[in-house]
Amino acid sequence: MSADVIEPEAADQVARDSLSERIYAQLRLELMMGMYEPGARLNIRGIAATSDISPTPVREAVMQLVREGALELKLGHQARVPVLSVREYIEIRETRAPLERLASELAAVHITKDEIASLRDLHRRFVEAEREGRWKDALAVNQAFHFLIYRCSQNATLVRVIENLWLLIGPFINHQYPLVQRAHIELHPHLLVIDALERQSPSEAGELIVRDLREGSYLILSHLEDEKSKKRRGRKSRSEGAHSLSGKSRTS
Amino acid sequence: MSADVIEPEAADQVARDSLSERIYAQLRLELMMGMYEPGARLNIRGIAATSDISPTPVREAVMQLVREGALELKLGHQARVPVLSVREYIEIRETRAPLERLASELAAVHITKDEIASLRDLHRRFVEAEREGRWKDALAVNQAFHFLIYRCSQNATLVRVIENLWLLIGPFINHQYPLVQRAHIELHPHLLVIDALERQSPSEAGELIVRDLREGSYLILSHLEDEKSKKRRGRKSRSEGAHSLSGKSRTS
DNA sequence: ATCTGAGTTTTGATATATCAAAAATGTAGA
DNA sequence: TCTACATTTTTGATATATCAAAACTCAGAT
Repeated sequence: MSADVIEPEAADQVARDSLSERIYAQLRLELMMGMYEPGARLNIRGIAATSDISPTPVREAVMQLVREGALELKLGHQARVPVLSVREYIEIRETRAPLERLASELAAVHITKDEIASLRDLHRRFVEAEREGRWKDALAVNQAFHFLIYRCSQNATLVRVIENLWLLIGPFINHQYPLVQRAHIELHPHLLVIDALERQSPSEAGELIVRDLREGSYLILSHLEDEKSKKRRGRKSRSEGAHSLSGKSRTS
Repeated sequence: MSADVIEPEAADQVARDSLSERIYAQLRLELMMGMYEPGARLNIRGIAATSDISPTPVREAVMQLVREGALELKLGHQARVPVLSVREYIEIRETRAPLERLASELAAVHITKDEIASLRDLHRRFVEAEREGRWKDALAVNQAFHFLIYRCSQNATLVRVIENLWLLIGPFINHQYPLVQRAHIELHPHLLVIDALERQSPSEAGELIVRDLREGSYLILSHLEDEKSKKRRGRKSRSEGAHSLSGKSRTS
């Protein structure tokens, strides 16, 4: 993982130094980064043990993620990463769309030269990562690209809401993305967005960002269709995957 | 409180019968209904005692609300109802706007005759409650009116996101609303919205709902301005208000 | 080989205990 | 009377204990 990518601010508001906050932030990041596959189950005691803390704050963090929809409770008990249906994925995308549009419109008004430069840099790194097949990095940098635009909107509520929607599709996207066949376009939607932002054209920026959203979505969905028909023939493995926490425990 | 108003579904996903869930739902409802004033502080042990349970699930519920922004932590500790600044209020409104628009557009496509009838009924009750000065009821029924439209969008994610934004302004609105001077309009925006929905005209419905949102917002904000200038003269009481939980404990 | 169910283990939910930080209180001095 | 500081009390954060529900195991039946 070579990215010094901008961190999602997201985890705000809550006591900065509490254990539950730490675990929450950690889990959130891991979900966004695709360290848990859809369907993966989370074990409160297990995470607590890995992090050398008691189950109480872990449970608190997990239940916050459940509340946000980033996790779900199987039979009202064990938490697991949701397996999004196509319908749910589209619902989230359609909810995101007008928010993305608004964010870009506002960003077009407030964005600075430095931020434009950052966007160009992030996009360059995105293309590079994708070309070299570093999918995780590509996704992370792509996320950083979009999150920077959100922040330029200077509407904290808007940023929060959109970031929470990203969280919902994080595991799903990370799971699908490496498999998607990308037509290597010469004129990437991102570049058009950056230009519109630079021209401070809200309507264009908004329109283009929505187009980017939909295009990415189509790639995912069409691939999903392929896979479904493949499965119709010989059904084989179930997507499971237990995944313990990343090994950065032994805190003390 | 005479309302048999539709309950916000919101509190989904989480274990239906857990204590923390119950407390969460209760607090959420109380916040929406204006039972806590902006600035009010929540005492975890106090709520636990009132509800005859231990502090653990209460803390969990409270921290979930903090995570959602419905509460905030004072100095990284005690939870309290946020006192929204005008800026924050507008941020939330502007984030809601495109979501409300989308919800109404989708509702215009999916809405049934029965739902139209329910909307008319809710609006009738809204006007009635307002005419009679039952502010809390008016707000509750107004909320039910809007929430029904959201549900007609048939996009669960969208419903959740908008309802969460309502939660953020709940205490603020309930605090301000009774004080606002309403010009009793003959042709209420709601009626225009209902007509547009009935004609299944997405663009009109979307436009009109946003207009309703903004009009309501202007009333609040202009009143806030008045109050501010009033305070500039003689500053007197601080908005505080401790408010214990509603007395429906003694569960067992 | 697969299914079923009793018994065991694991796990989540809640209560309680403990500790440190914050708030409240009270007292002495200005 | 008001302020500053020390003491007491309250409160939140976390760990631990406990219990019931769920998951798992494995022998026995089909």
